[in-house]
Amino acid sequence: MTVPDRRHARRHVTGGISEATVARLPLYLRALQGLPGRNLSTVSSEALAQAAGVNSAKLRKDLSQLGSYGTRGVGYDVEYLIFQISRELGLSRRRAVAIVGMGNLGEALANYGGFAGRGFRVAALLDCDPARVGLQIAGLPVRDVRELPEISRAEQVAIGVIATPAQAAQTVCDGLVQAGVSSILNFAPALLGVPDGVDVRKVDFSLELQILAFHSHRRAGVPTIDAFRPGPTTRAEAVQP
Amino acid sequence: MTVPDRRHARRHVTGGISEATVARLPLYLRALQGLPGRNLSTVSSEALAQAAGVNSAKLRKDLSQLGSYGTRGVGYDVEYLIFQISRELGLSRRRAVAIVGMGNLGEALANYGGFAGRGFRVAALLDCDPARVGLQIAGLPVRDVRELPEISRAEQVAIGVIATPAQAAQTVCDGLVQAGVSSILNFAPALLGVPDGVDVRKVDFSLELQILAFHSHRRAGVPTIDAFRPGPTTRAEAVQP
DNA sequence: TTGACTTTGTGCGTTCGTTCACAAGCGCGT
DNA sequence: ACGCGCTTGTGAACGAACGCACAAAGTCAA
Repeated sequence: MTVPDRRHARRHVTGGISEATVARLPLYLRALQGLPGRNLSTVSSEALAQAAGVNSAKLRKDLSQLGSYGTRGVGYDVEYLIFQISRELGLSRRRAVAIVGMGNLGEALANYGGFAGRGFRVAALLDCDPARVGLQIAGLPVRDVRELPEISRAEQVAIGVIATPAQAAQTVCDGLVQAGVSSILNFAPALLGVPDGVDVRKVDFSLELQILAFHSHRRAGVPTIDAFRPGPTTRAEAVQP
Repeated sequence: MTVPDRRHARRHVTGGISEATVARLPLYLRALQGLPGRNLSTVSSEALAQAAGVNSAKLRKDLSQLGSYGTRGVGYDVEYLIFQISRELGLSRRRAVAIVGMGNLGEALANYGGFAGRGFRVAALLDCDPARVGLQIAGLPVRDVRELPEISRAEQVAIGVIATPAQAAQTVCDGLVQAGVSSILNFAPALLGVPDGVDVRKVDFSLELQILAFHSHRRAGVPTIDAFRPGPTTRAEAVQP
């Protein structure tokens, strides 16, 4: 029998706000900030929903989980709603991000301008390769990953980004957790095991590509070829859990 | 009233396989390929589920949607299962990928080795900036985005990757669709409108970071400050949809 | 051949999320 | 002051997805 998945037990409802809603709040925030008529002070749920690409009833239900911040007959006050969502997401305080793994991806992330504008600050770049340690990337020095504990303490690192190859991911993850980081964004194609209280989110390009491939394949028509079937197998050679 | 979201109407069930299942198949595939004892020929659902980080009943249900490829009392033949999942995902044929936008991210994606190993081939790199057009990145020349139609036809581009700034995303997307690309992976923080039959998936770092920030914020304790509330607003100044 | 053991495939109850539809509430014009 | 029109907030119905638990089906040993 399977042990209940403790790692995701927290994920369903967090502080009265459902996880599905939390995942959409940043979307609404972005839609609000990019609203065409920013000189206008209110938006209807309908207009905002369209800008965010969701159903308006869903939007209203999501926002109602934060409180009654709308006015019937008028809509939502744009500035106030931005403030409330930002507050709910904890974006009022700027969070320090450490990026581990300075390969192509790590470098791109370090240079990516989107962090600063959205409540995050790239505080440290780390790598284990001596050839890369000491380089300057995006105005920051690349430091040895073994310095993580000190850096984490000094910079108050809140979020760790793993941009290493898959083999190194778990080790780096353990190091981050050890250093007190409890939010991890994982770009490596690996399953991370973490203790309770640590939050991991995964971003995986090739996974998304494969899902796209499936749909593309389906649209093109399924060949439904059925090649070989394996012969009988003894139980002895099976993989043990 | 909201128009039903046509763009995602197809997303629930595709060819008898639920979308949730499709999203996990690449995960299983990766778990199978990275299985510790690859010399052994079969896995139990329990062992594979653990390797993929999911419930074993869910795994079995997912696999049963592809057909009865397991043997009771023994498990699943590893090679055969890899073959079947790959076939279902349409990975038997290698798909050409075009990357548009050769900034930091586009360059990182071009250099990323994960594509080749997983059934994808980076066929073309595109940009609209004359300063970048002509450069060699990852052994490929950067070409002008206006050449997209010819390139798409010549290389049989199946998947377009958008790695441009948000403002350019919709234009690039339209160009891709125009050129016959019907699978798009969007890295830009923008909502893309596409006609029916075109599949868009989104990858968004800062969105994930903000979700992490929420949980981190929640763990730290919610301040629950309530600052200003907006004064009454006339209806005339509201944003029109 | 039989019986014990293992593992798949799935029926079923539950939980979660989405959408519809409408009552309640608010501003505006008269 | 009052009714009209607009928009929010939510009750309720529906549908999807998850996970348990178990029967069906296979292996292995004797």
